[in-house]
Order: sequence, then C-alpha cells, then structure tokens
Amino acid sequence: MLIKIDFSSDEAIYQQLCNQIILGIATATLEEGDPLPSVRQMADEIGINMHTVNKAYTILKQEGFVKVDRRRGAIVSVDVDTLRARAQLEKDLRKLLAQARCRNMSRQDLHRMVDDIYDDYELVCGTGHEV
Amino acid sequence: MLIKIDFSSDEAIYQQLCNQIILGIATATLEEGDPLPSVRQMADEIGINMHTVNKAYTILKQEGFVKVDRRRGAIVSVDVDTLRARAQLEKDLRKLLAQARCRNMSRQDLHRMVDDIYDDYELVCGTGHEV
DNA sequence: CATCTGTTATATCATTCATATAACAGCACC
DNA sequence: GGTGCTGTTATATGAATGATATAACAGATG
Repeated sequence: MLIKIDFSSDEAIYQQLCNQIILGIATATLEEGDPLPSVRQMADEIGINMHTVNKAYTILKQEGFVKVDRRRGAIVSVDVDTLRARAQLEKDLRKLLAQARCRNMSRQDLHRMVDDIYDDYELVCGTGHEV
Repeated sequence: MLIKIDFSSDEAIYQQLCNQIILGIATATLEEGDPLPSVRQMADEIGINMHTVNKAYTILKQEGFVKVDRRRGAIVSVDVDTLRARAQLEKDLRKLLAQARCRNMSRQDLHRMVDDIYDDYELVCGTGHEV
C-alpha cells in the first residue's frame, strides 16, 4: 500500500492517512484480514512521527475499519453495519448536496458523478464485487 | 434567517455559519440579492464575536456565494459556473464514496440518498425549481 | 457631523497538530 | 530468560488555528 502525504495541504496528516487507507479498502487494494504496517514502520516509510500514525489507526479502529491485535498490529476488518457511520455519512452528504444545489447541479448530475466515481473505484479493483 | 450554533461541536463556529448560509441558499430560504445581516448584527444575534462572522463572510465571498458591498453589506450572489467549486465538490464526494463502499453501499443506495435529500431541500423551498 | 457598513491591525488565550523522548505490557523466537 | 517486535500511555514542546477583545480606518448615508 503506497501512502502519499501532502505536507503543504491544509488537511491534517493523520486525516490524509485515514482517507487513503479507507480508499485502499474501497478499491480492494486492502482486503479483509490484510495487515497494516506497524505504527513505527509506517511512520518511517512516510517520514512522519509515530504518534501521528497511531492517531490515524486509533480513529480507524473507532470507526470500524481495522481491528488492532496487540501482537500482530492493525488488521483490516470492516464493520459494515455501523449505524453511526451511515448517519454521519448522510450528514456529510447533506452539506455536500447543499453546495451542489447552489451550483445548479441536478439529481441526474449527482447520480452521474456517483456512477463515475464508482466506475473509477471498481476499475482499480480489477475484478469482482461490482454493485 | 435563523442561525443555530452548536458550541459543543467539534466543527468550527465560522464553518457552521458558512454551512447554514449555504443550506439557506440551497433551500431558497435565502435568494439571489437578499442581504445578510451585518457582521456586527449577526455576531450579536447569535452571541459570537464579530471577527468570527467576518471570517465566514470572507470565505463565502471567496467561494462565490455572496458579494460584499462596502455600504450595504453582504448580499447573496451565487457564482454558478465556478470550476474550482465543482472540482472540490468531486474531491469531497470521492472521500465520502470511499467510506460508503466500505459500508457495502451500492450505487442505488447512494442515488436514493441523493434523491431523499433533494426531496427534503425542495420541500423547504415550497415551490419552484425542482430539478 | 453622527452613524452605519466592511476591513485591518494587534493582542490574548485555549485547543489542536505534529513532534520528541521515554517507558510499559504482551507476545514470539531463540 | 533475554531480545525484539507489537500497541499503548505519559509528558513535554513548538507551530498553527479558532475565538475572543479592543481599536482604528475608509467609504457611504442620513
């Protein structure tokens, strides 16, 4: 898994890290049961502090994307049926759609955008589980 | 326009203010040409500092939701064809859809969610410009 | 001239982000 | 049993951000 951090971004490093791991899971680059590099190893690889990685892992754990085994480290384990996640997702989508409506984007525009991005993600997957 | 700030939220006050004004425009509670309260008046109304309101207005101006007239204050004026806005919107949607895919949500699930929220926004509008 | 507007300049305080050093407990391997 | 790897916790520091406060300025309105 290749991680790329933009240090000049206004987005926090731990947040970028979370997003890229979630993206990895979404595109099946990371699959159920796959181990993540240890906090120290990941920190070395991308040149950041151990605690920043640890913060990202802790959040991923809380949000149900990984489980942490004390001896083996962080392992991809997605909690699919988390209601909190879906509720938060809808809240975020509401903010996004408010902006979209201000820009005169129609439902169809949004549907198309969703499809395009899903196509994109499934392309990376190579095979399987198109929905 | 009724503004409600959650002071215990982790979301910044100026950010909440921006979001609610954008939501107001999306639901036609605020329409093209409508004036926003002056920075001092708005600050008094919701019990926050003038500079926090000013920060929100400045961002709304930069992102093309209002224009600021020195003598009349901030006025709703939406820049519909801003490419930057659409690009940023797609970036945000990508992050959101990555999470959605991890939760096993299908394209149809997302389409339905978009439609529901749009229904909701158009309900508030009362009439006109359904898309 | 008084009063409203946005805007700018400082300053202060709390919180967050990222860093650093250090230590601890659990497990695996030799 | 010691070495080396995990995550985890504690504490500290420096930079940046968020929100506040006081103050002033330029432009427009009455």
